Amino acid sequence: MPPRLTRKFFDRSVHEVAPELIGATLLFNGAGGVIVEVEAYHHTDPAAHSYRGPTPRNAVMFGPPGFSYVYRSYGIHWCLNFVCEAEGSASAVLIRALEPTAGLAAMRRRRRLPDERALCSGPGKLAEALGVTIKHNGLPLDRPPFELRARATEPEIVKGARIGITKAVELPWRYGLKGSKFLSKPFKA
DNA sequence: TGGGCGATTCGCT
DNA sequence: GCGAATCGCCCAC
Repeated sequence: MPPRLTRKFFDRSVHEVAPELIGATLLFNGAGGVIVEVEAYHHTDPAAHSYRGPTPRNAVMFGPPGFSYVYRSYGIHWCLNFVCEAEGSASAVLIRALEPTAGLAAMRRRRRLPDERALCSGPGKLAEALGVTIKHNGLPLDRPPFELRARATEPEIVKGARIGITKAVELPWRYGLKGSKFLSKPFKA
């Protein structure tokens, strides 16, 4: 079994960490799978929640790397991020999609959906499938309920523009596993 | 296959 | 008050 990712893994540039998360395994209370899609957000980036400085919501982003940042999206969904870089840099990786490999029954129950491809193919779906909510904001990523494993081999990675944002739309900071059927949306060829 | 839209909460202006 | 790092449903093509 590949080694667990330590908090030190996240103590690097978000642009280094984000593509390296593709192919890694994310489990939450034993449910989850292989990370196939992420996006990088840095606080010099107008699309980032940390862009305008610290607030109660984004406080975790300004703390040390290797912790979870969870926020509510569109008043309905929860989205899971991993804080990166040195303390205060306020950067994070949004986890957007998984290929489900563990805890399938629990995830299907939470999602109330039979289709495996729709279980974790988007940030809101993923959080619902794993049972992640605001209660899990600010938790260390190297301890339960999180279990993160490094990828065994280096996968083929595609990159492109991020999804669902209105600022800095051109920055190619979305990363995906090439050819995966579990992406939230295909990457433009 | 893809575009339009409503749902629903809350941080920030 | 506005609008958002989304999703699922409905409709047209």
